[in-house]
Amino acid sequence: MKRLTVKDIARRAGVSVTAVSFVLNNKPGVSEATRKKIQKIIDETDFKPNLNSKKLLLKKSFNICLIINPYSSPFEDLFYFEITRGILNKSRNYDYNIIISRPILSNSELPDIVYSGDADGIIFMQDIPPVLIDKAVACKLPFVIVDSHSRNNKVTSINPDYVTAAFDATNYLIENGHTDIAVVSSKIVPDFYKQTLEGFKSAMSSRALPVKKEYTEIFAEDENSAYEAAKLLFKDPDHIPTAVLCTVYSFAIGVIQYIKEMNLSVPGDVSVIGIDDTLLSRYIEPKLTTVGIDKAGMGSMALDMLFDKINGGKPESISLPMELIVRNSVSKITK
Amino acid sequence: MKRLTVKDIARRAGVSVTAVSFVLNNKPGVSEATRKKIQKIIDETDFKPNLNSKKLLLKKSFNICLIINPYSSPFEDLFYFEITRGILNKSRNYDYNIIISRPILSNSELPDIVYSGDADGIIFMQDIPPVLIDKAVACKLPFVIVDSHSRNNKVTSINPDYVTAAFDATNYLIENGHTDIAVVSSKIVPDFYKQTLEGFKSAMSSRALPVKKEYTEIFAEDENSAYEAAKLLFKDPDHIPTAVLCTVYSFAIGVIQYIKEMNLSVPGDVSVIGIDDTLLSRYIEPKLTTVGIDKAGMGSMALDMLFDKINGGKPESISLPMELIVRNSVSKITK
DNA sequence: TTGAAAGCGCTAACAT
DNA sequence: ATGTTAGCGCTTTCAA
Repeated sequence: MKRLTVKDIARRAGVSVTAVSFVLNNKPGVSEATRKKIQKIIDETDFKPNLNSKKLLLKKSFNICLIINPYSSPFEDLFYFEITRGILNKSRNYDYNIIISRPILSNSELPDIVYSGDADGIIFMQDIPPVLIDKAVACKLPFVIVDSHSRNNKVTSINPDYVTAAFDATNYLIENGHTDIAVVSSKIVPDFYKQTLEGFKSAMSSRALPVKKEYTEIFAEDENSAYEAAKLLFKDPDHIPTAVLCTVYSFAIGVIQYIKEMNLSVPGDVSVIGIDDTLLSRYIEPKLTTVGIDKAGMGSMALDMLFDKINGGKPESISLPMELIVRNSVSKITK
Repeated sequence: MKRLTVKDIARRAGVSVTAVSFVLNNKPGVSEATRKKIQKIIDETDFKPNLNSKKLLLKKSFNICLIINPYSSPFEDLFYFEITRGILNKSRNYDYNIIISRPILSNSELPDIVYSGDADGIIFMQDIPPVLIDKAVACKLPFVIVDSHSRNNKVTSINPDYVTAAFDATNYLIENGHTDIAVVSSKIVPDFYKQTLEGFKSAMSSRALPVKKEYTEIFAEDENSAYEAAKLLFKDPDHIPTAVLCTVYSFAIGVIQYIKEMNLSVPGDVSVIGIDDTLLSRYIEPKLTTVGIDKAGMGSMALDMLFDKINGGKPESISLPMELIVRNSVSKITK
């Protein structure tokens, strides 16, 4: 049995294809009687028009492409996982498919899908090299960058306020009596490093606390390297910080694990605070105190902003506040 | 600047569109000289043919649709999350997009995408109602069911061996001296309930151990309801099981949490073993001993089987073994 | 080896 | 209000 086409429906209803098309797309131009007649045939035959022909004619793919790098894959990092969940949920509001690209590795080429007319818009996860932004601009595809770190009014982006986040986290530590605070941070995205360090330093200096260089140059890329970094940080048992600020949630997990393996207690002996929050933060022991953001909301917002741009809206770069989530990994020092 | 078409390339190269098409698709029928000439233009202009026209002509969408229900959403349940990761990774081998459908709720209708010619194949996650299988068969779309529970040689499916999994889990408990074993299980998928219970019972009876009814009729749907179920199970402090078999990893998490809140220790006072393994199992405290399966491998396999079916292969229903993963939630009883 | 032309199924401009 | 038809950009058949 061949698939039905508008022609078949038109023939069966004894009308023209135009009429059928109008009915399918709820457009005026057909009498109520014909509309009913056509609708009846459509219902009876359970006819669904072929999307590809529509796509070809309208030069639209009804696809949105999620472009990720290995660090921002929703299937590797739970932070982006939750953003993607928000995007996917929101996509019900639009008749578009969300296509998750294979992670880009080259840093100089966008995936083929954007060139072959198979995407109407792009959502970039995390910062991407300027070269790629230029390419996206060049092929005239609307895009938005979610979890971007550099505000730039020429592109549409959503930027969590990591400066304030680091400030708030540090401040919370200080309020709890901590002054010896180490920072485990990431240099993968330079702007992110700059922002979190800025927040940390300004919180410290607002209380006239010194910033020790050996406590601000500890770097990690993921849970494992954070664990290794903790080894170095806690090398000398007579000289350990009372608190650690981890600029990524997974760093906190690695650091906590190492502290526990040293038979020290979190937060009894050392307090740990994170930036970013994922479902893991609630499952580890102790539950992680951190500064979080509504990730699903960010994803949802990204899609709205993208469609605004698709519909001719101006680029806008917005900053989103993060909020302190107090759980059990920080304790008060009284001395 | 308008997008280039094969016509443009043909004109620039001074050849026919046929020749261009042959070059694009690496087909014979053009002389080496013309091929070179055309390739040069293609490279210079960075030409990528429009996919939609190809799709329309070939009646292929180059899309694979992942059909999920609310319980099997990769963005809600980490078990399916890891399967999806495997599917996505494997999809690099094929030039197809993976489209995650909105979760189906109706149980009587497949998503529009399968009817509008926008998918060449379907991967169903978890069991689906027979009505939907019939619909999928009716629209002649190849499909595979991953994490299916009912083997059926007329459809292609991947079935983890939950009977043996439950048997092995129970057996491990028994080997560690446990005889008073409660089961927290799920009735959402009836076959799954039947299989896990069968495995449990046969392990018990193979050691001539009695199966208590009040220990096999404890049901949950997720972490929270498992937590609630644990409340009931541990109501009478003088009469608690020494071990709990949780047929879903998330049940184990809820049960462990409740036990800990009662100030009992896992596994000191009560041992807990799970079926299924996700990344959470390694982050909770104690780390969960469970029976796991290579989920990404299952996803990867599903895609291969789907393409086999797309290419005319016969349906095949395969069973996959699960393996005991010993971590820290079960202790030996010596009395 | 090369090129002309048909046609995939739809929408919309245009004619009636 | 209704029908006719061009055409989206490609692949492939057929003829030269």
